[in-house]
Amino acid sequence: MDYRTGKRIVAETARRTENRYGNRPTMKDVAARAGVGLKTVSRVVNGEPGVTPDTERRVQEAIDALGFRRNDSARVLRKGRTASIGLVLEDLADPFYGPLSRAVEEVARAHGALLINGSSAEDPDREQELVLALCARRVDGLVVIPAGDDHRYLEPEIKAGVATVFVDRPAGQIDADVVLSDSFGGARDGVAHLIAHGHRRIGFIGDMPRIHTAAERLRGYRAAMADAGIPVEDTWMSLGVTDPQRVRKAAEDMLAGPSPVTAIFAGNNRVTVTVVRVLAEHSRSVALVGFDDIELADLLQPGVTVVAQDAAQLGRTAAERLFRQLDGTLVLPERIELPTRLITRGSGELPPAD
Amino acid sequence: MDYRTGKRIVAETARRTENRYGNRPTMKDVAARAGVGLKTVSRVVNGEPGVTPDTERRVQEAIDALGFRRNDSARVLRKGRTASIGLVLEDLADPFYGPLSRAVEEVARAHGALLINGSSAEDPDREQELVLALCARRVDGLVVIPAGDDHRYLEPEIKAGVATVFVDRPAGQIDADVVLSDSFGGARDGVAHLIAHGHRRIGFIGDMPRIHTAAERLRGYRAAMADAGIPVEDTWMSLGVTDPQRVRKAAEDMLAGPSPVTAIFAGNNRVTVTVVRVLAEHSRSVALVGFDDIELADLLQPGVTVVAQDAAQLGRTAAERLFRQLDGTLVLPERIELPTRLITRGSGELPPAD
DNA sequence: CCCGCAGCTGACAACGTTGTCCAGGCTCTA
DNA sequence: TAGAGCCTGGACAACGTTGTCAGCTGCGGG
Repeated sequence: MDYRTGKRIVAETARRTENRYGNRPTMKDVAARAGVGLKTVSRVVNGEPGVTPDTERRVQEAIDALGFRRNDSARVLRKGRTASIGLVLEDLADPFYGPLSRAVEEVARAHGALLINGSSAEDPDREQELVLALCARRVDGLVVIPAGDDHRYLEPEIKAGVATVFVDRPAGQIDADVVLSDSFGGARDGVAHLIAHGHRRIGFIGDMPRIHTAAERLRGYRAAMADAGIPVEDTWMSLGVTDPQRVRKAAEDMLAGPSPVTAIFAGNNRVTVTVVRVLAEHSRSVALVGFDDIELADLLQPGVTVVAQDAAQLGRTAAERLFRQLDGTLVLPERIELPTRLITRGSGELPPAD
Repeated sequence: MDYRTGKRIVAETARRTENRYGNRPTMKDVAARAGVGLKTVSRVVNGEPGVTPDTERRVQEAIDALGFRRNDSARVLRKGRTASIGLVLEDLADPFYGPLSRAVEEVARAHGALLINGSSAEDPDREQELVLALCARRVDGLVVIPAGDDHRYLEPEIKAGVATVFVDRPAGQIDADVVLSDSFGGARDGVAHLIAHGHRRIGFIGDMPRIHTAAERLRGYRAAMADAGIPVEDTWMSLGVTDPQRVRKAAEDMLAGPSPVTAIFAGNNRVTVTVVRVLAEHSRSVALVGFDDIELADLLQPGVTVVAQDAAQLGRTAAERLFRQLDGTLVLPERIELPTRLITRGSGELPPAD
């Protein structure tokens, strides 16, 4: 069975149809074996009161003998809540999302919920497909790191009671809870830091501006430059490049042109890593500040100065808000912005080498 | 509702009981609105044949108007398969597991299944709790990175038809599919590499030997030393330390004693990172080979030589085996061992500095 | 003109669980 | 000892969906 089409997958049909759940025992089976009623088994399984120790023992023996395990699918159907939440992010393999995901999981666990997650791979259609699949599973809530910029498709779901919190980027076209890092302020401070160290020709390499964080960081870059009265040249900016090869090319171009940059601001962790590589091969010393912290940044020569955001805190905050929505403690959607932190390690403090 | 106790969480009861699923429309509602039978709606929703275009249009309109979305919980109950698989690992935030998890997800997606995951935090009880919760949800299959060493609790589940594959470490006490990296061979080669570069006093820092990979790597270390006819001194080995502070202490002790080591073999990515930090502060040059690749290892001075394992490949292999179990293509449990790869970058080629 | 057939459609049971409600037996008190 | 009240246990419906099957319509052919 495919969660998208609803069609069965051919190969599995043959083996499985005659063997539903591998013929798992049900409460009925347990009841028959223990010689009690169905509901009595239910009571024992759920630790409800009103069962004599003797009866309970008989039921428990039957449960153990048959290897019975309650079917939570049926339970969910009956009770209405699934005790699970969905997390849709861009890519679990990205070191930024690991801690975020784990933080969400911990909060979910504290509330007795399981976590279902999916990677959108930065594809809006895939995001929607995943989100709707999770809604069809009737997750109690959703934590979404948006790939797309139009989330009206979620309106009926939210209206129907699916708690929803967006993280890292705001929702598009709908009013919903959102937890962000202060990308604008962080980038502005990072670039201002470079300016304070004497740089005027500063390059910016970031992701596609349709991604909110990328746009905000670009805005921060422009704001810092404007504040310092430095006109920005087009050749200093590279937008929408994200794969290593193109980042490399972009960086090399900035360092080569007629007015080469003396410093680079890297818009996210992946860009930073590639730029570090390029600079390591470069003869002239070039300053660097990156958005997002990266592991081992302190051990490089020079250490990499970064604008750090706390991924775990983002996840934790979002998940806590989600459960407060579910509690009914929360009513109005809100936008929460977490501060970033500039960590100086050397690369951002290099003077311009003209 | 708590997936462990089955008890409702008090705070949510009040708000939710009168508002099941937020009163989502059901097929019955759609049928009423479209003026057709229940089953006809089901047919339209599932794209089954035998519906006039006109009827289909009416139903579709009703669906859109009501914002209906099929309840997959009910569907699952009826059909028997959930189109979801569970992944239990140690810690999603660990950079080793991100790519692994993502790889499992991609394979699941290709088979139309969703991924539910949980972190055991290296706690056997928590692993069992998670696994059984997933079984109660009737996941079709499980990919487990074991924390415990006794998995007999899974026997009834496997017998009942839950496909199961263990990754990174073998299952305990039961016969099941397992996909591993060649920890023994990798560690032996890594240590032999150090020996080949003239080292004789080589330290080993690894995790608790009750963790299979840690034990295997230790065995590899001992084998390489034995092959070279080098007797190992107890002070050269540090087992069961994993938090940075204690790794630091262990490394410093090895470098300080009466017969200080001239090289260190680090048993996993986290140990490697800490050892790199210690060595960076150390006056004498000390060689290092680490198990697991780490990002930016090539940019450090010197680059860090590692025994790399392919986390994504581990996940992919395991997931593919899982679905082959589900297809019925697979019958007998097997143990698959993936090779490791020595990547020389400098730190492992340093000569001994006595 | 009637029969058969095909194509649509819907009534109904079933999936495994939980909530409601009632029956029967027990204890305790007046 | 009768009546009230409590404790235990079970019958039954319901959750929302899908599979089965039977009924209905309209059409073509005998």
